[in-house]
Amino acid sequence: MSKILNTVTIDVGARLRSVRTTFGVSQRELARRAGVTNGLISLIEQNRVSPSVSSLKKVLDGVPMSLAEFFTLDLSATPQAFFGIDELVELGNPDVSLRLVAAQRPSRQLTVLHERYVAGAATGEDMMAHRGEEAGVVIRGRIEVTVGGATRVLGPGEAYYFASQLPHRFRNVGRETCEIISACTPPTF
Amino acid sequence: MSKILNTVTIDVGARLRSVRTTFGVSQRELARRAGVTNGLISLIEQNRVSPSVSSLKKVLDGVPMSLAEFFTLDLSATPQAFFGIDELVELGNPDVSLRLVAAQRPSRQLTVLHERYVAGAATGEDMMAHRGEEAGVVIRGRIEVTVGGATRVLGPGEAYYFASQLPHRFRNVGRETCEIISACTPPTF
DNA sequence: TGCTCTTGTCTAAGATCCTAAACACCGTGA
DNA sequence: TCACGGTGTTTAGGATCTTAGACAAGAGCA
Repeated sequence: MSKILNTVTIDVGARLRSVRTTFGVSQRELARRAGVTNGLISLIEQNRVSPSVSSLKKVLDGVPMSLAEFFTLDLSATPQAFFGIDELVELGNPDVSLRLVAAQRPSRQLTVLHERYVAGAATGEDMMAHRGEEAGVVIRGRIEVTVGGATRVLGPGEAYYFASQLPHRFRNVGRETCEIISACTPPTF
Repeated sequence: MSKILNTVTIDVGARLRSVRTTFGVSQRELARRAGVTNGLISLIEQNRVSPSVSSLKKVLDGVPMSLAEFFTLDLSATPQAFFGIDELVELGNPDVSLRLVAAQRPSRQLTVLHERYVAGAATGEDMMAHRGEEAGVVIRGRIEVTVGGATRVLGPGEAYYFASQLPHRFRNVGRETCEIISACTPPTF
């Protein structure tokens, strides 16, 4: 009776094999460093077992690589690297323009936006809250940023950084259009 | 004979409990969504077992959250959110200024920099290559960007996005200072 | 050819994970 | 007071992971 492979679309085996060969070590050498057996590494790489987190941690310690890095790996080839102004994808509205870098890219780890708020514009009545972290630098104009109860007006060259779980809101309280370059991870768009 | 807990400094249990309570679901509800038993979730949260990757994946699918996000979680409280111009930490040199947002933050997921290249400045003779992804938007001046063999000159409003493993290099080929807001993950500073 | 060293794979047996079911606790309401 | 529905915990046993060791295939060398 043949086993049903537990591939679960993560393919731990392929990732591990990729990492191991990239670092140029054999199954036995990695096993020795990690304090496990070479057979286990063979089975993991074939997806014949789904290793426990503690085993996988031990194995990766031998490389070394963190679990976070391991699961964040992108196994695909690399696509378009440069983007002209009209290749940024517009996601916002006339008042709040959000122009996304590398929107076409399949599995981004990073969202970088060129944001423009016309005078008086804001990110809506409700506070936003989602996973991840975000940061940005004001390059023109002035904007009021509210994060988890705290509010501050930021001008050109000033910056913010916060965990996105905190409720947050942006509002252009100046007279001119405000521009921000922002980044967040993991990508929300 | 009492068991030795396999904590391995990751504390999967605390992470899972934190995630579950943040999303406001009970062990039984999460178990139902994930297709596992509530007992397993209890055992994992107490670090009485080190779950297999496939089990942990199933559990996180019920939240939902990816394994990469899970292992990248920061369990600490949230610190300073706003940064004045002189609170950005200078990391570069007179020719290439790199001003880092939230440098003080212990475990950032994101590096955001305000970069300034004086006319003729570049990021050194050798190409750089490290893990992760990086992206940026030019806000003033013109810069020549080389990524894995390809070269392009970018001006204000134009952008780049690439995997950091690719050898890359920046060079200001214009006459005025060039400014860029850039982001990369995982953080390299 | 024959020996040696390396590689990755396979297979019992032991260790650990995971399930099913029961348990104890707490708050609510009849 | 008792039942009820909710919470998280515990435990025996079946399922799966992990080990120890054997196996086969390839490369280098005498």
